Amino acid sequence: MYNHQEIEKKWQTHWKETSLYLTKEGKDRPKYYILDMFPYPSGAGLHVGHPKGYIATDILARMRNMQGYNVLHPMGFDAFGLPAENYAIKNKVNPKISVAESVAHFKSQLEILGFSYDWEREVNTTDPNYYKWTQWIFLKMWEKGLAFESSEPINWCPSCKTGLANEDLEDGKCERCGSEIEQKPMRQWVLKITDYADRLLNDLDKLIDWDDSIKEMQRNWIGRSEGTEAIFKIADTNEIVTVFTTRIDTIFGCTYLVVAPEHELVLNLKEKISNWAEAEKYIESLKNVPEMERTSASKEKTGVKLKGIKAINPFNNEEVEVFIADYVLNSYGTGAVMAVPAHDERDYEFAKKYGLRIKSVVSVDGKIPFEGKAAFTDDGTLFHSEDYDGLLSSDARKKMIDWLENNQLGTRKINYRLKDWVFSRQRYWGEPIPLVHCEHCGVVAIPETELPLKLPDVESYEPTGTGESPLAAISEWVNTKCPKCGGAAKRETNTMPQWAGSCWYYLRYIDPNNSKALVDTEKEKYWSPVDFYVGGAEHATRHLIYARFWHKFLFDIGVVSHDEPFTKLKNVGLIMGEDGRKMSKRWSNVVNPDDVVHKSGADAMRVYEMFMGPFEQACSWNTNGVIGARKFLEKILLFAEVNNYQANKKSISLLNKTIKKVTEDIEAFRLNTAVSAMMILANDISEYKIKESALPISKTDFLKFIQILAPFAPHLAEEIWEQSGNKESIFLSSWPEYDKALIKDDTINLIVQINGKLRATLEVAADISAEEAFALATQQENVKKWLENKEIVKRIFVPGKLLNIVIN
RNA sequence: GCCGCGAUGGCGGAACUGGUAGACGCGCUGGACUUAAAAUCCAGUUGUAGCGAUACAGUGCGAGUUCGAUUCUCGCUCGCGGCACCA
Repeated sequence: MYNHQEIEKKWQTHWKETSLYLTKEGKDRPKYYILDMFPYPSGAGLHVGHPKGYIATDILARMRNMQGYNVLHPMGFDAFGLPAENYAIKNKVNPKISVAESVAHFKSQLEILGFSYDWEREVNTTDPNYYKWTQWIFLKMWEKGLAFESSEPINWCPSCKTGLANEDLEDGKCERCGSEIEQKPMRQWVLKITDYADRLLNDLDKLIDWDDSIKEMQRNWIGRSEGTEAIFKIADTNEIVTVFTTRIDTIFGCTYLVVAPEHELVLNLKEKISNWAEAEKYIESLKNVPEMERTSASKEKTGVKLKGIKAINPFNNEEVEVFIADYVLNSYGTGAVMAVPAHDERDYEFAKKYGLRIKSVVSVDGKIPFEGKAAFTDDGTLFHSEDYDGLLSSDARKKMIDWLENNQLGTRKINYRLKDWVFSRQRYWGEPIPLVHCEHCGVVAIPETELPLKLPDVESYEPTGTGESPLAAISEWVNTKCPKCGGAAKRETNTMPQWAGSCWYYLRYIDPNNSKALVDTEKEKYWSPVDFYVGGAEHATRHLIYARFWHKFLFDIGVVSHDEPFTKLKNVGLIMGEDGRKMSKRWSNVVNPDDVVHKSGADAMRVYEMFMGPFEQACSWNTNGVIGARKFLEKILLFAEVNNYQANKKSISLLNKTIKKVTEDIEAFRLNTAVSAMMILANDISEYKIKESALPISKTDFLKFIQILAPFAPHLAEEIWEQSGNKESIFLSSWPEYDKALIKDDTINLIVQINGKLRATLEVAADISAEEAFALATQQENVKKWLENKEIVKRIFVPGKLLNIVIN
């Protein structure tokens, strides 16, 4: 009988004792770096969805190993950040302790699933020896001017009591706790990711082995927009205002200007604005409106005319009115737009509401679509545009930009939706930012030799909510000496966000104990880049953008040898609850892998999770499905007890086809069809076994089957391998090759169609000719019947496949 | 609104570069074994008609291309995901 508990325990112990999974670095083998997104250990532990990706990568890693690669397949823990810290606060334990417990729990859960990780390379982002280098990278960025202090208003979560980056929001709410986000001006550290926007976008084209969905999400997130900046003078002043537009061709239709209420121009013109009181009141009223609400497209636009202010259109010198309005954002483009109500929906809506002039300048076939009803926003032919009349929009744009540039009144401009990365958190549980503030020298870096700057122990690690991190309360830590002048200085008390540590962890696995450099150059050159990276889609616009950004920076300063970190990327689809909803305590539909492993075994769970459906697709858990996988394994174990072999050609052929298919499917991550192919083979063997009490393939061939099963069900395969007299682990054996001669069929089922409808199938020699096939087919009763009194118009013969007879 | 992805039995899903639709698994029905149940094994399982051979219909809907369409083209519907007053 299949005693999975005994078998799995036996082999897990054995593998550990023999250090089977230590990374090999033999010179004669090619390398393959296969990586999972490491988890942040929460107190709740794993549910069955988490290991899905790990199982798949484990299968690929095991096959690559058997194929003779040096495989790097590590695992670690991303333990800084809000999830760990909030859990610690809630349960009133020091995060240091709770994180250690969570890590141990996660590890034990992973261990019983039989993964082939090299645990000697384990990485933990909260280890000072690790975050030393996270801090080092930050200092390098600071040196290059990519990290800077800013006091712009940022997203503030009132519940987590910290500032957040744009990437940390979901529908305008805190991604961690769901609280409504406020805008709060505060001093913070920001990383200039926008400097890399164009490279982050353009290089996506190089990543041909990434899922398109992820690339698309990143493109949307970066949000490139090509347009023009044009300068409007403010009449009777020395002020100018620059607007950004993608439709410079419509500038003759500009009937007013809108600037964001926070725009500096507004304060500069304060004296000239005759209704300043009204404007000021409006600006004040917007301050209390959350960003989310203010930028909601469904909300009616509001605004106030700046009386006494006129802007001059650079093309026709026409004077137009200037508004402040909530629908223009100070943080995008120039914070000012030229309003063309005839050709922009937002401007149209605003103009209608406030009774402003609407002037059309683009037509199609001499007509203005939707005139008087809506804005016409497509390209067309220009009119009422002086020298540009009759030009197509696209041509007009080119000519107008040329004119602006020649007259120094504007320029071509690309804007990105991506914002700089707000990099500081007012929380305890993160990497300290290794800078000090000196009264004389300003901001000064801690010397490299003093890294890591360790996170001090603290009595109260709860967030203060004052805009200061809990670190600010430890005066003996805060008060220090300036490394430059030796005078009194204060340490930076903000910490890094949770995404910092995961930006470069894949490099640490390559060289996990290096204390002299981030990574050894030779080792980096050997293992980089990551060949295959697997994780959840929720990281598309967070971790995966940040890591690409840091990697490109490390490339620029010569630390790494490639400008992209991950060659191939696949998304793992979620496993939903049995009820079709997302697994959550709230719905009490969470399935614990420990229970499944205990009841049916790790191997059955591994096989089932791969079999459920396409890897990238979300899928509902089905308890009976695990039982199906288990039955398949039981069947195979029964084969191992048979000592009688009567090799037959059909089964040998099927075995070879299965080896081919499983190999190719693992490579392409079609793991569901790989399992199904093995089930088909097992069914074939089983049928024969029941009839003849023998296996239809030789013992050697049967063991080949066990070898291709091994990555999926490592414990059972290892057990059968040993029982068959092998002394060395199955994972030290070579991956079986299929025999090309044996997968060719002598006979085929020829499909006979009449007018494309199936009328007969004939078992014939695979190399049958068109003539022979036709002769044979027309002898069939069911074919004759259909051909009676009909004229044959055409015969279509696909060798080895089908014959289609076309009749009238 | 824009962009991307998807829709196949009772369910999860399979189908190579256009060539037998429904592999494999779950479930269900009937049978064997059993005092009985569970487990196991055998047979069946897209729908309609027929004892049957077989025929017709059938891959979200409507057209089209083709000897032949789940697959390609055009137009929709619905679902999922991303972005969104981004000028």
